[in-house]
Amino acid sequence: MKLTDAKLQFIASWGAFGTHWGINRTMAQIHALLLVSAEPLNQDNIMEQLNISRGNVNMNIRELIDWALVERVIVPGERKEYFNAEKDIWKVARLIIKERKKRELDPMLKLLEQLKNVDGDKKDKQVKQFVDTVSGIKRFGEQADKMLDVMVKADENWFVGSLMKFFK
Amino acid sequence: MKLTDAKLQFIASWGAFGTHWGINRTMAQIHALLLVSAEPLNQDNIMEQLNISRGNVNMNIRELIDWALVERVIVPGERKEYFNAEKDIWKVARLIIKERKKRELDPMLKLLEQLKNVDGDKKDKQVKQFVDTVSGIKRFGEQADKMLDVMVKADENWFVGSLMKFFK
DNA sequence: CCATACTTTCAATATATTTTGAAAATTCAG
DNA sequence: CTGAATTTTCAAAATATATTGAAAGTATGG
Repeated sequence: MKLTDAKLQFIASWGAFGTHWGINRTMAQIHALLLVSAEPLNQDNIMEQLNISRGNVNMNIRELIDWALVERVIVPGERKEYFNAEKDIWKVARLIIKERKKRELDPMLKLLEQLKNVDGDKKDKQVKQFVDTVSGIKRFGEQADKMLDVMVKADENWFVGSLMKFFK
Repeated sequence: MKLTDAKLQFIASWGAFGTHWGINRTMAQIHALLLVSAEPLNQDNIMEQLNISRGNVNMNIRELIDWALVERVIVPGERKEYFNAEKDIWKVARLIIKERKKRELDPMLKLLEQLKNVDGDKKDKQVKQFVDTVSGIKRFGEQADKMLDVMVKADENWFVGSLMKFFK
């Protein structure tokens, strides 16, 4: 397969993949494009390669920068801004875990903690089921939280070396 | 907080949570409702508690059954079908991992394997970057795949006992 | 059987999300 | 400063996704 086609297919798949993970298709596509580009790109490059509008590029690039997946690059002698994606996939994974943990898991755990204290007799079947479910999810979430924390702090060598040996 | 309000809040949050994970809001809400219900519910129960149409309940319940998160229950002497959610949250997590792995990770790995074989000189900067990125993602995906496989097969005791000790 | 209770389907509709593009704001070389 | 290049914003339009509800399909007690 030719490089150009391979790139296009990678971008399309990464975009579709992203939509299953709460990430907007275009944001994932821009990310994919930058991941496979050897050089930083500017807004116009991205616009033409993905056939999307300037505003769209701008908004989604900002989002990628928020997530720290992409950085602005100054090219000497150039007026335009260029963008470069973090290429170390382990770092990418850690950045995503960190961000989603903060945005989703942490608030959920906070809420579950409150919901555990629902009024009513714990002997009541309905109350019991509610408390049991909520507590169960909370315990699970806390384990996941711990595990993800370790991952976020770990580096690839530690991770592959120790954890993956553990996982045979 | 009163049980009724607590339930509503749990359902709303679980629904919002689901949307970040590629699951449709209503499907997640129905799941949440069934998770905190001590008894199986029928379509009419769900319709009135969530204020949604019969067709909507029907479609999303089917989806939940596809994922094996919910099962049909026959209540003796009743004509209607009842639905019951798997309450063991570890089992729930394993079912979700299994399904998403099959639907998303496995196809992605297959594609990456193909894309690695792009034409062109590996000395070319563009080609090299593409192959490096794709290979890196593939290696990462394979590690994740192995790890998730172990999780899917594991039971809670093994998981908490061994893995979580590992994660301090 | 068949009348009725119940479930499923799906085209039409409503809602939510994404994208556009032109105007406003900003930056910077001269 | 000035004005051209560049970036940012955001209301309107386009697109995608979810929901409804009535009609068609199915199952069951009598």
